[in-house]
Amino acid sequence: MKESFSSDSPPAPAALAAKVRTLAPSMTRSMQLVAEAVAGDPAGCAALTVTGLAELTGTSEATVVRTARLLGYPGYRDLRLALAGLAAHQESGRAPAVTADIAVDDPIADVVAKLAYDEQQTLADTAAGLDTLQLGAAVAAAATARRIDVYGVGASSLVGQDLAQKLLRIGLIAHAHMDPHLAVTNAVQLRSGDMAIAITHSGSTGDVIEPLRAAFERGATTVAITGRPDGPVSQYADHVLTTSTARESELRPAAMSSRTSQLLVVDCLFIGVAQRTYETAAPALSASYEALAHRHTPRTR
Amino acid sequence: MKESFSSDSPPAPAALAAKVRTLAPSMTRSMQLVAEAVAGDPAGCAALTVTGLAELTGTSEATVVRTARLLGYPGYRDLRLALAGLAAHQESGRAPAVTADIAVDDPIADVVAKLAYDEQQTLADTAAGLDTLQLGAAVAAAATARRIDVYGVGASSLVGQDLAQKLLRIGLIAHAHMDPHLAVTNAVQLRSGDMAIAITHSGSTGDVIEPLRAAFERGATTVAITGRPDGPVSQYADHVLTTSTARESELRPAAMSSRTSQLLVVDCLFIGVAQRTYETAAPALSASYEALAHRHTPRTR
DNA sequence: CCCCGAGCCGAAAATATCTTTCAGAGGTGA
DNA sequence: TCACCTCTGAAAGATATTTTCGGCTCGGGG
Repeated sequence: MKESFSSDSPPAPAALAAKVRTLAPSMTRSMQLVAEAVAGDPAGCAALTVTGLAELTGTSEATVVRTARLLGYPGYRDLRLALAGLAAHQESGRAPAVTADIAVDDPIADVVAKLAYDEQQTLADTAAGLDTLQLGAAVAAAATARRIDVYGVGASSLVGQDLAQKLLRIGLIAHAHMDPHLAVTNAVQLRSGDMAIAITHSGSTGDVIEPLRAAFERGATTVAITGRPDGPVSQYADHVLTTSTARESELRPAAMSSRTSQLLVVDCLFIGVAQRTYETAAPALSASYEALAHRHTPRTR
Repeated sequence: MKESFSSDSPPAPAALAAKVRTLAPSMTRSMQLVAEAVAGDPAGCAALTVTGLAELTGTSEATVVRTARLLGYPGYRDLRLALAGLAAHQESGRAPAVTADIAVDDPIADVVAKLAYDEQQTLADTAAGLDTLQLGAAVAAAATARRIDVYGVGASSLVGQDLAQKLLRIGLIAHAHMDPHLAVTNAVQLRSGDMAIAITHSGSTGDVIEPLRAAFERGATTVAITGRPDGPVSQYADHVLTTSTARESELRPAAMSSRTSQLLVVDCLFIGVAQRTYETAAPALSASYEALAHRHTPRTR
């Protein structure tokens, strides 16, 4: 088999440094200068025009073009494009260094990157750890429930409100209780065919367990969304949906990642219910959308 | 001191598809054609000259250049370079391909996987599209503000509450207003040294714009967290933080992914402020943690 | 020591590509 | 209906890239 030695025609995408080494001996002095610059700093060179690169290397435009040709590209333009690709490549290569904790003196850009990464991780963990059988059972119960009560306090209260808000939008009767006393008062009204959902990261929040217990004892279907499936709350839950517990740091309290995790679970629950009640959910969704339309002023552009 | 970093972002590195989605609504018809082509086939477009892309999309060179500008590049040449980089990127990380929409008859396990994937994507897009200069400015203002008012209605209201709750925890005076009338009533009390934050995905929610406007006109520092940085709300915002706009489907309303995006932005803001006020934030955090401890009953087992 | 040829190199012309300008098309509100 | 305003593409103008072409250096004879 023939070895196409010097002038490989296919525009090499990645292994450019190697190509430079291979071809260097067959290059003239000025060409080597150019090739070296290109191999040494692809990103930097990608930002330069022919003229710029010629000046940088102390040569002429013609030489730059000749070098590009020797490297297998039709012209400098194409070499430059390949360079940009290469730069992007090795840019991504050094990305995963963001795993460290967020520090007090991190620049704001790092904070964004780390936070996004952490939350992505939390989502992946949650999805992996979610018991789809339990979820399916919870969905089935919610889709047919006469009414749905949601309990949550503190940060979890917002998640509960989110869930109730969405369920209302697809025509279900759902209510998020924020006041523990009122929650218990309401819970004792529930009976078989009703549903109660408790949200607590710790799994041991008394204010949330009490109403769930009341609902459980009166025969309602109960669900617990918690990061501690072995906690007290599970005693009174027919179905337990587990949220993930991410490492926390001084600057990043547990509430933050648990919220992300809880929201994913709640979203899954919601979509599941929406699927099951599609006939009524779809029109209800668009109806609520249209009812809000007039609240938006026309764009200014 | 005013720097010229007003609202345009640095030449976007990667998340181009996200940027296209964010900016698409503010684009003219022909520009959308170009943007679509670019987002749909970065590699293919990178191989084309201005004229080529103009012909492919059935528009003119001028339109192509205009689109490139809108996307944040100095001209088409630079867009093309970025495109080449993007192409190289997705060349390596060959598609995970869970990208399909959630269907009515998807099994529950698929729903979980798709939802988790979509939200991860949303997080990545948001992080990539967030202007850290604007964020830094917002953080600086928040850290020194006398009081902070947050406006949001509907789904955004929960995000607002989340932000206010967290800021309170580190000792800042923050309040989330849910009632539009009360919000305006309160906003007119603000003055220089105070801060107002409006959260609206559409960027055109009157109930949120009005209080922000009142605050803006009275000299408070104003921030808008929106998916439409070109929307009316930005008129009255000193700093605009852009959230990402994910594709939505019938079963997955925009509110869902916009919430994920908004929460990330809000978290970044919070952490930023916590860094800046570390001396007081750290003790405040642990104090609020301890105050809640007695609310948790001991775990079983 | 001088002359000659071969190939390398860069200045500048020629070409391709990108950017800007400008005037007409098409739509919108009064 | 008319005035106005924005979008759009054709063509002029500006840059960047490629090609041409002649000078240059270097090494080997005469």
